[in-house]
Amino acid sequence: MNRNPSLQELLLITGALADASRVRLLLALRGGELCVCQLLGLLKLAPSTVSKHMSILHQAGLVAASKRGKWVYYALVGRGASPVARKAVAWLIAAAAATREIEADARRLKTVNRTSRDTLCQCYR
Amino acid sequence: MNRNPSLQELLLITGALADASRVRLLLALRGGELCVCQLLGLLKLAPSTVSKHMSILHQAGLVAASKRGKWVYYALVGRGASPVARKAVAWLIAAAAATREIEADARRLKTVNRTSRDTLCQCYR
DNA sequence: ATAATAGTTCGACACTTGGCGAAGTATAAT
DNA sequence: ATTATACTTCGCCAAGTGTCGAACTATTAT
Repeated sequence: MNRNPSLQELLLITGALADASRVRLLLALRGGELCVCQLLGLLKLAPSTVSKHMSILHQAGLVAASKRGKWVYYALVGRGASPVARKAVAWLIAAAAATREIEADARRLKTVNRTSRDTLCQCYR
Repeated sequence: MNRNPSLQELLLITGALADASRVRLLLALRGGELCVCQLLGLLKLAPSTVSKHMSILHQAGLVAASKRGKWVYYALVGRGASPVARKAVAWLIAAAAATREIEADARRLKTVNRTSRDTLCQCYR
């Protein structure tokens, strides 16, 4: 199991990382899983756009998705996932964490996490 | 010096890695520097296309360029380059080296390296 | 000097991609 | 049952990207 990825699959990873919004979304998951409406609070994008981004990250094997009740939670992939994908995530986090944009996102995420999901997501759209 | 890259600069790296031709070109430099006409023998692309690809890899800080005489040599960046860039290269090589396409390229590169540059590049176009 | 070789730059073109809104699905609340 | 919330999928459009050929520069050979 867990055979080496093909070049195609690698390009799924690098392609997923080659967009500012997706990098910000990935980094936002550092502190643990988040649902889409929480991510929506961070990026000022349409729900459909964020959903598409998360789908691309998921297809690349970089994030895990789990639907629980009304919400879909995304998280960074953990043990059991492709080592290549996990190393890509590790590289990106190490490289991007100290950038101004990501630090600003982290500050904004603190506010998001302080707010309960119910009150947060009512202003969904 | 060598301050942390901005998100923009990081995207230069991930963007550079998000293309099959550029991944193949980068991996081709594992065994040492190569000139453009040698790379041309590997990929079946127009000279202008390969040149542009190498320019993108160079601007991302992933390869070094040095013009000597008639030829421009490209090589993987070494000590002194951005650690973030070097780690990206290391990740890519570890991840891609075992793929079928890159292994096939490596075989073809052996032939290229056996041929002297003079006889090789005369069939330039 | 002229011609040839090695690369790069530029403009054009097809294709892809990020973004949105509208419509659809699924779960929860009333 | 109906309504509302949380997403996803689809179709569209503007912007970006990979590719090429033609024209240009720089170095080497004749």
